Amino acid sequence: MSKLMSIGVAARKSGVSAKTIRHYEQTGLLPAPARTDAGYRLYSEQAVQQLQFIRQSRRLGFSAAQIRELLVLWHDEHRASVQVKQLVVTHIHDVEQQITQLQQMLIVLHKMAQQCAGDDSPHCAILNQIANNEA
Amino acid sequence: MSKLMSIGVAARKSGVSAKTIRHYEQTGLLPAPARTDAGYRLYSEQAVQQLQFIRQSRRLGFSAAQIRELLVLWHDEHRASVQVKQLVVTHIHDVEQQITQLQQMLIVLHKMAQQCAGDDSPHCAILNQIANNEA
DNA sequence: ACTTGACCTTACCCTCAGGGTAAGGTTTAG
DNA sequence: CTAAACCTTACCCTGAGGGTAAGGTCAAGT
Repeated sequence: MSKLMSIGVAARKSGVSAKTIRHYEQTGLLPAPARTDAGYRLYSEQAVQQLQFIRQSRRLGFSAAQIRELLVLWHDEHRASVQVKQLVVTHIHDVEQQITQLQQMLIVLHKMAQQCAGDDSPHCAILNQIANNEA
Repeated sequence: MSKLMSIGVAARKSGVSAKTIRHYEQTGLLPAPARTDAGYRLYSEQAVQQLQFIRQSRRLGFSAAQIRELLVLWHDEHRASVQVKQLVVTHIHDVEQQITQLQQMLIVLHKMAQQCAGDDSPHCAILNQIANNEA
């Protein structure tokens, strides 16, 4: 006796916009739901939970491809938790690399800002350093 | 007597791919160059320097829109260095925020990974936490 | 003179994770 | 009966380019 709901209600319950729900359906993150005679999508509570799962995964920075893998494992009774963990560890590594890159940018940006007077004179150490490819 | 060069040579000298040079021309980061009778683009040394400027700016994480502003200031004899510095300071702030977001992701990801046995059992703390929207 | 290979041109579609809008059908409340 | 709120598909947009196709040009070697 699962209650079915329209895409708008599923959107409110899951925190995922209706537009994005349709997008997930098209890209295979969410199975195509039942429809009313008029063609309206009808979602189950289960579908809403999957949407919440996807949303939380997105918040954690997983890509759609990674989420597809996570969903397969989530639905697989015979998964090994090491498979899940490996996915997460890989993602952690990716995020750490992104952070490192941004931090390296920051170092240079801070140095440049420090050397710029920041007054109304046209002389600017920042522009000179960018132009001369320094740092 | 400025020597002019083809897009391939300009690409090698600037470190920016020919494809990307054309893209920069289309999006207004680089002025349209002279052409040979056959329609081949001809770049000056100055254009190569502007490409290097753009490349270095991209490395520092500036967006195309920000680079457009930097280029205007670079070419403006009457700029005030505070204008440049303000751009950089704003960008520094953006990058710091990105780092903070990634670090917050990392905290959760590390916690989750820690609580997952990572063996061949199907029980997985990671999947449970994502599904229950914890953290 | 001819051919081969390297180079150049424009034009089109692809990425990623959706957002915006249009044009039109459905349903519910007054 | 109508107006609001909801739903549908289809199309274009984002940023910063990459990939590929189909075709024109140029220089070197034969």
